[in-house]
Amino acid sequence: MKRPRIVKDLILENTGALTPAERLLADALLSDYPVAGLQSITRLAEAAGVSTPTVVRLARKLGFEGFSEFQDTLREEASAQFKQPMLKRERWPENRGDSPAFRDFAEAAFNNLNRTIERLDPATFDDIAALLSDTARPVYLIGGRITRSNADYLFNHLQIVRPNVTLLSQSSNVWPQYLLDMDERSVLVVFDIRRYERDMATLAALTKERGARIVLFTDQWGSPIGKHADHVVNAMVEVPSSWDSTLAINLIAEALIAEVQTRRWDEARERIEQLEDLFQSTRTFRRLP
Amino acid sequence: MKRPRIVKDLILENTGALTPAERLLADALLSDYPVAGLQSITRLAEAAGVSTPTVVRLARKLGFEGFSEFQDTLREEASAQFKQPMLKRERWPENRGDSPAFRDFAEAAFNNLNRTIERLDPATFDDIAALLSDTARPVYLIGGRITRSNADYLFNHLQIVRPNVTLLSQSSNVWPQYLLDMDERSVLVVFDIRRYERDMATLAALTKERGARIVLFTDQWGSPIGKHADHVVNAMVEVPSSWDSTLAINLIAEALIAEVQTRRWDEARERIEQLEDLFQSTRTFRRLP
DNA sequence: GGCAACCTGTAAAGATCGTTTCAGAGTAAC
DNA sequence: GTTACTCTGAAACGATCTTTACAGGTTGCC
Repeated sequence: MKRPRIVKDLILENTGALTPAERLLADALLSDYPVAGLQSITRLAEAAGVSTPTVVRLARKLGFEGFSEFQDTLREEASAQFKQPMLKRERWPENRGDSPAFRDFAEAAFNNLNRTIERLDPATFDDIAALLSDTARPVYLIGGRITRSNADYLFNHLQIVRPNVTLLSQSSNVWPQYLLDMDERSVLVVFDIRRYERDMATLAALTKERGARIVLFTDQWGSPIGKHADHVVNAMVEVPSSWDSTLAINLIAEALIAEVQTRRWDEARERIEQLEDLFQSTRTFRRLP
Repeated sequence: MKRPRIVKDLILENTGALTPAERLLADALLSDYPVAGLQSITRLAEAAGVSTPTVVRLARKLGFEGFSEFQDTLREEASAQFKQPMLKRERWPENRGDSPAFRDFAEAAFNNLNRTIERLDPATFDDIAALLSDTARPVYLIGGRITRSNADYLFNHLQIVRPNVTLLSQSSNVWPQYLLDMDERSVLVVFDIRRYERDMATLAALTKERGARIVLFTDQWGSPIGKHADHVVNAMVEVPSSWDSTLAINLIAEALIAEVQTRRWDEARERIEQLEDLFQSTRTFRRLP
């Protein structure tokens, strides 16, 4: 397997052509590679026991413009090393006519999902699953202009798995009516990504005052609702588009649905069976494949 | 096994206490951790889109004397990481308390996305994008019981990018009214995954009779509507859950939105700007981060 | 609607850095 | 012993960086 040629190789290949002081420096670099090279030139020189011009000279000898360029290269290498995702996009098949735009979009989406999972605290996921599994707690959901579909998706599935789930209307003027019913047992699930919506922040504040728990799905920067929320899920949303991607939010939502269903399996199965019967009688649906 | 507390944890723990600009910065740091923090403060600030004092302030907020000390800590961490053998840096870090169920779910979801992209013919994607970009063609969208959120999502974005987009109501008894307006220029986008819905099949047949184009988003097995559809996207939907995952459908939908927007960029931008102004006048939204 | 508190960037100061210059030390050849 | 050459670091330089001070802008509260 081919490893990309990195600065380390450059140094090793040129050991023969190095002067004594340069070798001291090369040794210092390799013994704490690549981080040693990411300090200031002064500190690196001191650590290696040489002078700063020696450092510049070595950088030049390796083919760089100066120490700065040498360091930039090192930094890029380090960055690439750290960026190994846990779940990978498979290799793109050769000779596919995919537009580069599509590829970029897919890559970005995979990245977002990875980083979202990475950033998600397992305890947070557990806590949210526990809240949503507790049927003694009525659940209310609300989404914003863009995220209303996400709210709807979670609502749609939660409603099948458990009772007492309500999707709040889009129009804020009817929210007070829902607020009336919320108390410290209630759970409000809010979806709010950038272009954070004032109305929802107000709703969250009022909900909190009534003692309800708040679960927030937001972007990497975080909606101001975070101040009131008990549990926050930060999803990465940036893609090469004018719009944000809510794919990562959906992933977590779907995983939550699966988890909640598992936790209350017996009750859920009964509900689902009843639902099956109801659909059966309406003949609206075709048989399962 | 406990992982030593590192700066990353410090940032994550304090996200709640961060100001908007600081969050931008935190995101930049986390998105290329830890190497992003090893640049000069100027470059880091630029990359994050904030000013240098903001960087200093964040470093202080995290408990460091200043940026330099912050960076030194980061460098030590990076050095320690690199000194560990490669094998130790596992994909799914052992120390994460994720439930195995969550891990399985995530892996299945990634698999679905990979296989969906693999199976998607680039020409199909192109054709659909072309259809949706053509404003001479009115677009109608309809989703099923589960996929209605996906239809809504696509509708929501398409409506911003172009005129003449309609989301059909859930209740089939009003569909005939929409049918009246459909002709050979029209495009019907149908979302139908298993437990394929009879009513939608009927709707698709009737639509086809009127000469309209039909785009179908379905699962790996294929809805019977495929018979009438001009373009079919097969998304993999199986996950370890009683429910199907529509994540792959969403990925393609999002990519389509981006593509359509690119194709009619000039017109789309104008629409978006107008929309911005409209939102500006209602003070419902907060400033962009 | 007005006031206080907070947030954030501009600009300037002072520190550090990267680079260059230059002179001295070392070495090999004759 | 002299000469020519290479190697090396001290010192000085502008450039860049980190930090600080300050002021404009926004938000939240009464």
